Amino acid sequence: MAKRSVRLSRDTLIGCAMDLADAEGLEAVTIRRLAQENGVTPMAMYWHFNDKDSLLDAMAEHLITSVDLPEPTEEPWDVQLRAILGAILAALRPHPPAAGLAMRRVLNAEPGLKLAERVLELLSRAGLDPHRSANAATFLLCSVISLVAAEFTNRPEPEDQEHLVRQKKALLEALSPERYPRVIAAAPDLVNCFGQDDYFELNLDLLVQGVRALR
Amino acid sequence: MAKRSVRLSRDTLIGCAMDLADAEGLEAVTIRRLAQENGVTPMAMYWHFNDKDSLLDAMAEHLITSVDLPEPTEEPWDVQLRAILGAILAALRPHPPAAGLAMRRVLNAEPGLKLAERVLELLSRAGLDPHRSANAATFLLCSVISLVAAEFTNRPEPEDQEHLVRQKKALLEALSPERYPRVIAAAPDLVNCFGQDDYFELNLDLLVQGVRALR
DNA sequence: CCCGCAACTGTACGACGTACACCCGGTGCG
DNA sequence: CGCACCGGGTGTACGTCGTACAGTTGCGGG
Repeated sequence: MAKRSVRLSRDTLIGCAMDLADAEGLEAVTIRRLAQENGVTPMAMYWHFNDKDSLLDAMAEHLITSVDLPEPTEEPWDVQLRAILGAILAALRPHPPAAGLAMRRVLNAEPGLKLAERVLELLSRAGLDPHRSANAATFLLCSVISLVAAEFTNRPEPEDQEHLVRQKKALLEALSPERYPRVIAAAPDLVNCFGQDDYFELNLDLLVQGVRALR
Repeated sequence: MAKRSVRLSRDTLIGCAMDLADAEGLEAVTIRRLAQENGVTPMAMYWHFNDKDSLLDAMAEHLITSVDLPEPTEEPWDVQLRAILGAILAALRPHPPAAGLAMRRVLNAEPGLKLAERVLELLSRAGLDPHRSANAATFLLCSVISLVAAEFTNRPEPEDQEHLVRQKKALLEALSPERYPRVIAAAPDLVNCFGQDDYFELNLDLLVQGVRALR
């Protein structure tokens, strides 16, 4: 579509790939498609990225870099932890299809390392020994990511998204009411909660409070 | 490899697909490969499954069906919730590469609905209103799944798994120690914690305690 | 015996990642 | 001023994937 402005740069390609993912899902991010979108041969991509996986790496790094990590303060550890998790969430939410890319790759680049260091420090301040801190930190990061990424791995085309949601909700509500009363009552929330503000708020609280309860 | 015994059945195919995923990762589960593994033409698969996605659906359903959901007891809600999450974990752990399939598909079949109903009921007993119950239930299921699935989305060949782990750990330990002291100290745990018993135990506790703290 | 249908085959198409060979045009150096 | 270099891009080709469409088997019941 978009013709080549003058020269391709790695960063514009990454941005283009993110837009593609946001608009049509991660499966639309393709070497060929990315090339076509920039009016260029597929093989041209290999000048900027070693292979497709390193394109995905770059997207993940872009995502992690966009986390606006709050500076350390004198507030208690749980407030700060909550703020960090919130910052990660805020960075990922605009890009649900790409969010999952960040999972395996947090520790690949400097911003992710800084992030991990901060989380580990806060967990240690919360009273967790190093081993448990590491485990909990890993899990916290994974959880926040999956908060955003869930249900968007392999999303359908954006327009029948709403249609499918409606359909699934109807399907749930057609269940035998004596067997699954709560599922039926909760159908709208179960189907629709992804992407809602209070879904994120509630579960970030859950995580932070869970850490506190570990002692 | 394995020749056709006499006739193919949907269930044996699903089992074969799970074995394939366990042995070589989810990306090895291919219509063509599954056919070849059973000494048959790729197109033969389309008699048993509408398309690849419905094969994945079937694998997810198989996984969820294998959860040995404990019967309701008179124990307090948190004990029971913990038991249920543990049961899900136990069912998923033998199949890390396929675990992620269960995310979007829990509510597709009867066993998953039963599971959701039980969780919702326990959360309500914990004092959460229906809306928060639905949100928390969704998140709890996603989290348990991502406990297992994390780091195994797109795993490499099984033999250099260990090699990569070693490499990554070395890479982490080579960082500037004044900047990332905790990351470096935790390097073995950060890289290696996936699949460890205490990683799962700790984080299930975190989740259940987190729910309790929501009031 | 043979007919029907469940189960499987054969061939083909378009999309994907990517190896390998080639080439163009601007920049720096003699 | 000319030319060689090389960063960035082209063209072609291969093997793999999912799967559409049409044909073929063989077994069980009339």
